[in-house]
Amino acid sequence: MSSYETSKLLGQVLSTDCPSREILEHLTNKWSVLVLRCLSDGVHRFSELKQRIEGVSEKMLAQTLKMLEKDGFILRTVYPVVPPKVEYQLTILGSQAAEKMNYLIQWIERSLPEILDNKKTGS
Amino acid sequence: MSSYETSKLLGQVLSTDCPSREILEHLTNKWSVLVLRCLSDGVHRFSELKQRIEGVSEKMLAQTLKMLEKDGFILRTVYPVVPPKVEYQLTILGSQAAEKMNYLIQWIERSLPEILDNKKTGS
DNA sequence: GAAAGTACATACCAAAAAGTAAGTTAATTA
DNA sequence: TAATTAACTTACTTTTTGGTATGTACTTTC
Repeated sequence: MSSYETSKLLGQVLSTDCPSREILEHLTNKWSVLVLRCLSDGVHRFSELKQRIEGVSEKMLAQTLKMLEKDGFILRTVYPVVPPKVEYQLTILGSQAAEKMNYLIQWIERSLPEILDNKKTGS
Repeated sequence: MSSYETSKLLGQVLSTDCPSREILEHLTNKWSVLVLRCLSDGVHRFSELKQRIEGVSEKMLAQTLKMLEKDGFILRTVYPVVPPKVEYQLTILGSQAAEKMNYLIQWIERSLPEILDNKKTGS
């Protein structure tokens, strides 16, 4: 409480004990970012996500999806068929978060040439 | 090249070999996010950053700053005094990136009550 | 001449993350 | 009846990350 008073402009993510920091970490997680990006396009099955997100392992994908579902950013729909069919989509909160992340991603993709130009060469 | 053709709308971050993915990872890195957030307020010294970013170790802070400097997002200014004085600030590119990240952070902070409400209880 | 102050670098070790490969389930199909 | 398929799960190993603690540099202050 007192730390918030002295640095209101800084927000709460800078404090370890604020839950917003954990949420931020979950959303900016390496694979979460790409899952959110992918699901911005609409509903996807597990295997589709695995295909589209190059380099992700089944283990990591399952783990990431489970985390995002727990956080309420993803909705998981299981169809009682064999072989199994499971669909993933963003919740309202999830699409709001994904929207913000996509601003960053789009900026990176558009600015990539300039970014690479300004990068220092590793000597 | 061919993979871009079939999924232009998805952008390039989903492909492992596109440099945008590495940039994205650097920017969404746990400590990078908080450093960018902090430097959005203006110029800061190493010790100030360490203080404001709760929980960061000197090692991690130095490492993160070095990476962001290499990427061209941060400008490092050394003053030839004793004891040493070093100032960090965002470059143009850095402040553009930070701006996007701040959209996400602000959304999280504002939506936190709703987010926590929608979180599933760990059983 | 010893201590303090700042911004690191470095080395060592513990912990966490992530990759790989194999196993599971259950109905449908060959 | 054996194979196939999708969505995982699990066990095991390797890699990466991160913490701690100490070292360094060089002036000014005590």
